[in-house]
Order: sequence, then C-alpha cells, then structure tokens
Amino acid sequence: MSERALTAQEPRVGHEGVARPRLRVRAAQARRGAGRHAWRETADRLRQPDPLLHVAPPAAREGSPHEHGGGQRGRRAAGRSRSLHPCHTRPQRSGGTRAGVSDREQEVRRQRLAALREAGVDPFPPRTGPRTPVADVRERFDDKSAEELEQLAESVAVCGRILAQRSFGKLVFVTLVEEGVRLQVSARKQEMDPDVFRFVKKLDVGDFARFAGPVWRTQKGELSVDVREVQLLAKSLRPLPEKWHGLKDVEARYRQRYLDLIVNEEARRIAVIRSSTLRAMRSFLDARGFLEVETPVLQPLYGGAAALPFTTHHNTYDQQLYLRISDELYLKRLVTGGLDRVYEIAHNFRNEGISKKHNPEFTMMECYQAYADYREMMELTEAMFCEIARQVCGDTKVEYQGASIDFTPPWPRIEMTRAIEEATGIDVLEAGELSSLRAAMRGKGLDLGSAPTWGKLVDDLFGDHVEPEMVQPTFVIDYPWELSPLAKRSPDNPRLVERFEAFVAGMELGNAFSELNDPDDQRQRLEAQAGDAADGDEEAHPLDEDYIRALEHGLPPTGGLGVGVDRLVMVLADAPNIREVILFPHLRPEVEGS
RNA sequence: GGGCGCGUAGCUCAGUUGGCAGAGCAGCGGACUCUUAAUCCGCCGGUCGAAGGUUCGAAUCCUUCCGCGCUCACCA
Repeated sequence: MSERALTAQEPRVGHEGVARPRLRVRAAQARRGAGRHAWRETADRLRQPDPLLHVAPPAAREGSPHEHGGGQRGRRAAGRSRSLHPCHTRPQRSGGTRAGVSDREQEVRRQRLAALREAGVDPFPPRTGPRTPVADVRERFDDKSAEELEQLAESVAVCGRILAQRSFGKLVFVTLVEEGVRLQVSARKQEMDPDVFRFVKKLDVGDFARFAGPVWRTQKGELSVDVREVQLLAKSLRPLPEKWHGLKDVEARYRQRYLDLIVNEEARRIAVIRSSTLRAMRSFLDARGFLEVETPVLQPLYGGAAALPFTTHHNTYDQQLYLRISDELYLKRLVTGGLDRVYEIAHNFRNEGISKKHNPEFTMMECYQAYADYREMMELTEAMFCEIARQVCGDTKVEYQGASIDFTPPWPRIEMTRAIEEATGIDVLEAGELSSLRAAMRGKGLDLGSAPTWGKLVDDLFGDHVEPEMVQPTFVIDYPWELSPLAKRSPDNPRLVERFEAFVAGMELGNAFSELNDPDDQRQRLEAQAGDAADGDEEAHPLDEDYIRALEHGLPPTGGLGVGVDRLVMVLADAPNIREVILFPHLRPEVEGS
C-alpha cells in the first residue's frame, strides 16, 4: 500500500475535487502547487513505520466510506451550526466567510485536508496513542544538561497544538503547546526518515499533532523533542491570530474566547484562577459540614433579591416562569427541612444593566447555617475569603489594580448609617422619611436622583459616597430594615436589621444577615414591599405565600451569606472588568447588515 | 438611554490638506542545520462596519444605522 502511494505519479489527485470555482486563475494555480505538495506529504505519511503512528490503510477504510466521510461532513455541518450561536446571525467580522486572505488561507488548508483523506490519512483520527504530557516532559528534563540528556537518550511522545514553525531547510523547529505549557520540537532531516521530515514541514500552525522521539537540548540550549515519528491529531482549517501581538480586539476576545485562550496567556490564567477559586470555596464549605445542593433555576415566583427577572414559559403546563434572581428562598426552605448547613454555587439572572461589575448572568455562592447569626457569618466570611486567597494566590494579601488588599481577619466593621454620616454628614435615621431625607440631601447640595422610596435613596447615598471608598475588606453592618426585607430586626434598634455587606476593592462581594424567621413579620415586610412596588419600585419583592408557609412550619435561627463569585475572582485575578472573568460574557448580538 | 472614542487585509496597526489602499506578522513559491517575533528573495491578499449625501474625486467631510470600548445614568 505504502509503495503504491509513494510511487504515485498523479499529484493532481485530491485537489481538483475541492477547487472553488469563484477563485481566480492565479489563485487556482497557486493552489495546484500547494495541492501537489499536500499529496506528496500525505504519501510520505503513509510510510511511517512506527506502530504507534498506526494509520489504517485505505483498503481497510473502504469498508465504511460513508460512515467515515459522511461522519466528517456531518460533524463539520454540526460544528457550523453550533458556531452560529443565536447571537451570531451573520459570520464573524474576523474569520468570516467573505472573500479575502483568510478564505485563501483556509483554501490551502482544505486542500491539504482533502489530500490527506485522499491518501487514506484521517485528519481527525479517533485515538491519540501513548503520550507524555508536555508539562511532565518539562518537569523531568528541564534541569538536565545536554550531556545528561544524551546519556539518557530517552524517547517520549508529546501532543499539542502547533503554535509556530521555524524552518531552516533541513532543520525545522516547531513550538508545541499543551495545557498552556510550551515545548520545542526539532526535526532534523539527517536524523530521520526524509518523508517524515517533509510531513513535519507541511504541518500548519494551529494543527494538533503527536511527535515522538528522543529528548535533547539544541546547540542554543533549548529543550526539545527530536522528531522521529509524527501523527496528525487534528487539522486546523483557520489561521491563528498574530503570534507576537496576539488577539487584542476586545470584542473578538469575548466572542471567540477560544482564540483568546490559545494566544493570550492572561485568558488562561484567569480561567484557571476562577476554577481554583471555586474549588477552594467548595473545599472550605465542605470541611465545615455544608451540604452542596441544587435548587430550581426556573421559578414560578422570583425572590431573594431586589432585581428584575427574565421571564420564560413552560409549554406543557402553560406556565409563566422566571429565571431565578436568587436561590435564597429555596435554600432557607431546605434549612426548614433540617438540612442545617447548605450551600449552592448558582447562576443567577438579573434583567438589568451591564457594567464592568454586572453581567446579566452571574455566579453567586449562597450558604445558610442553622443556629448562626450574622456575626458568626462575618467570621465565616473572613475566614473563607482569607483561605481562598491563600489557596488561589498563595497569600492572604493580593494586588488589585495597584492596591494591596489584605484579607487577614478580622476586617473592620462599620455601621451603615454611620458610614453614610461620615461620608455625607447626613443622619439617615434622623431624616427618616423620603421627604426629609431629600431635604437633607438638598441641604448638602447632593444629587437626589430618582429613588422612589426612602430605602432606595439611602441605598443610593451609600452606593455613591461610601462603597467606592471601601478598598480594604470591610464589613458594613446594621442596615435600615426598609432595605432588607429578609433580615431579622436588631433587638437593640427596631429600625435596623442584623445584616452586613462585605466590601472589597470598592465592590460588594458579600451580603449576609440573621435570617428573618418570624413568618408574620416576614409577611408584613413583603407586603410593605408590595406597597413600594405601588410607589414605583419595580424591583420590590413579590409575596411568596409558599415561602411564608415554610416559615410558619418553623425556620431555626439561621445565618445566611451570599458571595459574588465573579467579583471575587476579579479581585483574585486582578481583573478590572467582570467580562474578563466570565468566559462567555453577555454581548449584544451581531446583526445581519450591520 | 446620554456623552466621548473606535471600526482599514486572517491578526496587529499606519494612512498627511479630500487626489492610485499601505506596513509588519500570517499565507504561498524559493534559499537556508540552531531558531525560539529566525533571516533573505519573490508573490498573493481589501465591501476601508453598513446605507445615503456633499464633491470632478471620499478610508478621509456630512447624515442615519450597526457593533465595540470608556463614561454617566441604570444596576446588590
């Protein structure tokens, strides 16, 4: 079989069939040249003697040509339709299908793809074969000298994506990357089968391949795998972004995050930090006896936060549903049911504005602990953030946007009303009505905004004048009850509730209270919210009778905490925008004709 | 939603007073056994975001629209 392929005198085979009629003559000629070489390297490929690099001969494949080719086509078609995300109603500006360089670059690669298939080489083989992770190779041999490596004469097989290729005629260097770790592969014509050598030269940047051969050090001292055998693992049909400048276009980085991850180390670093953060958080809570649970995303009534929901509909039940804005009310039902310590790391959905701190879909960890109050939740919060920082960043101090942030407990506590008074000179409890507070603010020359209720106005004051100043981790405690319909009243001052928010880097990262477990008080508070709704506060909570019923069965004294996971990751990763820590942030759709 | 800015080759970017659309990288062909942003020679590559307008002539000026960013508003 391989002999037949090697002696084939029909270099045109394999490219006529894929020529695109819209290409001009000169381009077609260029392609013909490329196709010939593609054919030749494919023939070379068939000669590989290494059993590790097993390639089924064409004869063996003829039994299932439909399954094979059809499967590939089907997969490509599926891939295309998947790439047409609902938001992407036209091809991407970058890498789109309109005529241009990319088109012809893809054309060349499709030529090679076709030539490989023609020669019976699967460009997307189902199995990889034995391999050593690149990171392991580096770990084992990075500290070995050239002489030591020569004595060891150890062969490995490494796999990864080709990031760059530097060719010197009879010597080729390939930069391979796997899991973010790079390794150089060298191919010396003198040291290997010349057909394999040619095959290496014709691999494209972006291809996945497996290289087998001894580990050595080049004259310039670079650790390399000296290729003896090669196997194409997956063909890449589109060019990678520029190797030096990378992918900078912010929109392209968000829309095609996979490219961002390939060429920008920062994207990978943040993804890893996010994963580590979640792992550290789970391990912290698990170690304290919390049970991880899952509660509905589709809820018949939304609640647990002041926010507007997304609405949706269930066809079979003809039921109006909301995507959850919070899982709070469900988690407290579970505590009522005797699951005394529960947590959920949940995606919440809020139909509101987008900013560098807000994505419509975001991740919140909420945990509830029976028999605890908000002071114990403060201690839990401090300990958790500190431990997560240590696990993720290796230190309880982290750099965020030029500021050093120290998570070491205890964090300072300050009463909310005192914080506002210190910042603005206004005692919001004294100015305890919407009208008097507005008057007080007017007296200080402050912007009144459009807050419809006293509580909202206090919240605005706090957000404008206090929140941005809280760079070091700080607990703001004891909120006016109007702001917190789910928190228990303070025994010392009935106008306040036992609530705290944790602020870091000017952002709210945590929110907690001694949970309100008096069903009658809860009902009154939610009814007051209904009044606020009538006053124009469209975020006021609807009344959830089923939740009240659960409280009537008895909720133990419970401390609850919510943590904005995305924002926590921002701080730990030193990312200035929430979109950097969400792999696929919400973007406006690209529209046909734009 | 308002204000400001941006949108030019697959990627990163130039483009002068309104006067032939440019570079580097990538790609293709060639040379090359030590590169790691390889180098050298040659070549290919454009709906200048879209539509309309002004003009002898528009990437450039005007209008509208689309997308992105920053910012304000909104927003746990």
